Amino acid sequence: MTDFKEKLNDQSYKLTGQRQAVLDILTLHHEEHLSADQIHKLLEEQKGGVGIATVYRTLQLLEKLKLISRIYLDDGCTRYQIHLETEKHEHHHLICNRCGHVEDFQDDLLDPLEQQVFEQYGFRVFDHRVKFYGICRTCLNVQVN
Amino acid sequence: MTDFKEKLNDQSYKLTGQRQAVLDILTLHHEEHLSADQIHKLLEEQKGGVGIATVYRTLQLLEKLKLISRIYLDDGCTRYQIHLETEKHEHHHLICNRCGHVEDFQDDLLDPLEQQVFEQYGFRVFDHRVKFYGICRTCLNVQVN
DNA sequence: CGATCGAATGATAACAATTATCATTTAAAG
DNA sequence: CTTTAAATGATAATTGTTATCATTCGATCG
Ligand SMILES: [Mn+2]
Ligand SMILES: [Mn+2]
Ligand SMILES: [Zn+2]
Ligand SMILES: [Zn+2]
Repeated sequence: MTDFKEKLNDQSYKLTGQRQAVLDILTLHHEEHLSADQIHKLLEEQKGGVGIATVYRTLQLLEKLKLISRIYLDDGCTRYQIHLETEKHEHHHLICNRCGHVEDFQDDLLDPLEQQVFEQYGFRVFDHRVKFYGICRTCLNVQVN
Repeated sequence: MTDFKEKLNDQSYKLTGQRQAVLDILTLHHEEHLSADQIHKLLEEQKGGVGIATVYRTLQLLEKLKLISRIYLDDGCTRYQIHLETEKHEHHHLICNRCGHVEDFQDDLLDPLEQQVFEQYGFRVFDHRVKFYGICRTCLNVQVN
């Protein structure tokens, strides 16, 4: 029994072809940050496809199961990303203002700050989200040439 | 001549009552993070009010002038905040998962990290946005009692 | 001042993203 | 297999935002 099916069973959700298909697409394209519409279009290329309402419903479910999370990259649309098995914590993003490329960023860098926030603000931090804006490695190299 | 009028003049925008009213509301409510709709409703209580289209247009303009910025607090709606004169840099947010309260957070804490990101990822950081999730001081005290 | 003129506004239509509805289909359990 | 509640898909409804366009208004200049 697959890991996904187990997680669904735990909460008495059913494993459907559509749910698996959405998860598969997100896994396959884990480097991109797909919007609901992009996911829907990618699924249409497969046999049958999945209704747009089901895409949205499945994304809500996957988010509730903490298998994915949504991110806002300031381009005005909601995007989704899968949580890979390999990452212990939520990852963050390096956003290039030149080419628009978004690179994932495994942190742990901020963990020491959480203590500092507690001391300074009395706020107990459990989680954080960071976006860094700047110029990516590729664009920096182009500038040099 | 007001500071706002100057900034508008610089780019040959006109100072209108509506633009001033939107800016005033954002200044008055600078601790909250108002949505376009909330701003519109607050303005309706004043004489005349401001059309919703103008509210959106003004928010776009104020953002372009870097007098405000939009934030996403994961409640599915776009919110706006004014940049106070007193803050040198963009501020960040402490979001309480218990009571939903959002506290502003003046950082500089992350500045040392930007160098580290460059060394580790070759990405030159110019700006960053952080959200810390956790339990606020008030909710922590309640828990203790 | 008052005339002039392009910019700004408001009402509302259009659009895009998301959610709700409901008849039909299907996964899972017995 | 049957049964049954859950899930799906087509599509209507809703919501947030932008576009359109006739009307109004702020700033400039005599
Ligand atoms: Mn990512
Ligand atoms: Mn703020
Ligand atoms: Zn780049
Ligand atoms: Zn709280």
